[in-house]
Amino acid sequence: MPELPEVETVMRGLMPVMAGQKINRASINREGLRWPFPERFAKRLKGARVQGMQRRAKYILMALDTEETLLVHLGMSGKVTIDESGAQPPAKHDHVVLDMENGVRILFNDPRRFGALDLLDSANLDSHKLLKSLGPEPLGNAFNPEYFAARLKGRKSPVKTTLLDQKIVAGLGNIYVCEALWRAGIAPQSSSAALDPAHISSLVTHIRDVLTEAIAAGGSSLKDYRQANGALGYFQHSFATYGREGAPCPKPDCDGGIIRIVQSGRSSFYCPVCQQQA
DNA sequence: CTACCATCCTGGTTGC
DNA sequence: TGCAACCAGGATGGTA
Repeated sequence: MPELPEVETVMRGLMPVMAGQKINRASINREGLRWPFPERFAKRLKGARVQGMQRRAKYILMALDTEETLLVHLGMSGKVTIDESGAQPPAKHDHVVLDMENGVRILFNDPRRFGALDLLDSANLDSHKLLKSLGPEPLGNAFNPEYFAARLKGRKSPVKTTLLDQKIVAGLGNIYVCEALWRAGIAPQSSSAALDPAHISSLVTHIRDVLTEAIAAGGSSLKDYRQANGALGYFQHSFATYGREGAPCPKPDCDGGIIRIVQSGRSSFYCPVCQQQA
């Protein structure tokens, strides 16, 4: 579920209730998720104060006053719940529970367990295995047409696949790649190397725009995704292609319909009429 | 370096 | 209504 806009939204929800607060108690209800939790996980969290937090790609990084940083990755099915009452009993798949000094309880839930929690050395965040190979942030200045063109050059795989590669640009997932390609009018199976400069700068612009709009909407709620405060995101109502197989293309004056194809085992939704093959 | 594929899991939906 | 098959927002790690 969570791509960059959803992770950003969850982080923004956690910030006001966690920043500046000490972790009074950490309950670890299983050994790990995607990977085992770090050694003495609960002990290292207990008593630590959350100094601040930032998002990198699809990761939330919470800086603690112990020179360690708590990394949170929601994977496919991860959710975070803020319980203001502080007494909500952990439910099924609530694997980690943090009780903050302000009385708020934070519950990390992840049925499929593709998510991850880890503790990193705050002085060497970039050397962590999950962070060291990440490409630039799509909303930052380092992701620009020049950089993107250089990374597309000589790449034989389809542009859809390239955009999902976190080493090229970090934070996009299946949904927002489909949406950005539709906005840019580029077919997902276009060869990466075949994109011309106009395609490339259009794609950069539309990637930025769709992510920015989705963040403003609180992310997209598919299945039961919610913001950390329990509110539903509403960007899913703005999807042009994702999950809309058989529906008319929403582009004005386009008489095409959205179709679904499979690329590298993932669904791609697009309009074969207005999205040109480069 | 690039490309391809299996894999980690649960749960919701679809189809017989 | 039961049950099996299939599908899902991610990303690693192995192999070629």
